[in-house]
Amino acid sequence: MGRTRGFDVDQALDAALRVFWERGYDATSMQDLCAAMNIRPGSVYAAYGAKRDLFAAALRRYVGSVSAEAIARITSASSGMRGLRDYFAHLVDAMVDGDRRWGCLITNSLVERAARDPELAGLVTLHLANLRAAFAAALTRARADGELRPGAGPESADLLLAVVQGMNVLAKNHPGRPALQSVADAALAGLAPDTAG
Amino acid sequence: MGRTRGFDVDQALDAALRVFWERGYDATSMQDLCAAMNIRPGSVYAAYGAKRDLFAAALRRYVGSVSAEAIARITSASSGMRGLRDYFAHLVDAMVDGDRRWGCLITNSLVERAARDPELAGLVTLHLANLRAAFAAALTRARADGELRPGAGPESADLLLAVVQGMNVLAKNHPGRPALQSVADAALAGLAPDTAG
DNA sequence: CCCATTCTTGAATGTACGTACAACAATAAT
DNA sequence: ATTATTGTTGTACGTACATTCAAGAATGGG
Repeated sequence: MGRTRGFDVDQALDAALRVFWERGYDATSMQDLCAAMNIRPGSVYAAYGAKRDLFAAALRRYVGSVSAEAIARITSASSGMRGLRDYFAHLVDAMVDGDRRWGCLITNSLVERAARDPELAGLVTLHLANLRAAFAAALTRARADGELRPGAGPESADLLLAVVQGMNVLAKNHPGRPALQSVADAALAGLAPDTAG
Repeated sequence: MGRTRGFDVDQALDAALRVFWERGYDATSMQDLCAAMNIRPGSVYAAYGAKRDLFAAALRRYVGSVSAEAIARITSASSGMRGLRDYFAHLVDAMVDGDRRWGCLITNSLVERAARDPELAGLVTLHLANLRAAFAAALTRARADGELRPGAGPESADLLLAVVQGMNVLAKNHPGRPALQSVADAALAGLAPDTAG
């Protein structure tokens, strides 16, 4: 019994996620959040707790949806190299046109807050490990299929992880598609065997 | 005439730079800055202007010293590839032991503030262009000396730029030397020709 | 139709912050 | 020595913020 909730918890969380993603944690006020979620402070505190908890929830949701979907692209491809190409292609598109114009919420959180919030740091570390593992698996498949140059292998997952984080940073400066494409192309070209000529 | 300044402006700016570097802009209060600089608010405003101006001055100083010194390592080496190796080696060291445990002030600023502060964005863009140019020059030298694989060249500067930004992000998570070394090694290995065997 | 329960709202509260300022101190040219 | 000028200090001010809360509004079981 009791009054039923007048808003959808996940939908409102998505709205909050959006604002945090675009503006960062500190620059987002409770007013901004209330406006975006279309509810009043009391409802926010009742449903999610304090601002920091709302942020943690948003980050968890990001990891579980936006980020998981991106990782799935790597895994579900028909070959190791194709998975990596798909992943980076969509990354570049999203950075030029779509959601990732403001970078990646995980990257932003790591730089802005994770150093002083162990729980967030844990979430970020977990996600990075997942992404790294997906890269490593794709590289292992690629190696088995002879798609890699001799020097490349699962160890290159660390490099790809860094490249993605770097692209997330550069995206915030809106460098345009060519620069981002150039990064992705060079990263993948460094894994493939030398082409003749 | 008039009273002479009781503190060294550059020295105090260095102290402020340190705090901004470690904690970021928003998380650093005027109190923190005064404590680190060992002067009172009035002196800060008289010498540097408002908090944002102090931050801009600190960022300029960072670009002119810390960052310029790092870039010089690339240029002053005896060969293109050696310059790149030196640069990355020092980067890894500083991320494990030294100044860069908290990442790079430029990277941090880009993620945390540059999107909403055109002046800072300009500074960041300028620095990124400088670093990119240094990479490109080193790669050109390396190509002339036959140190590169066929697919690599000055265009790979974009990749190296992203890798460095990515390392700056990952450093904030304190991943330990092996992970960082692995990134640097793989980035450079992707440029060199396939080794026999 | 009640009433215990849960949700919503809008305003209130306390606090921490960036900035301004008035009083005092030091300087050096006269 | 005087004085105009500049630097320093501690405090005070206004504001913006996260959070709390009392009052009102829905809900559904009895």
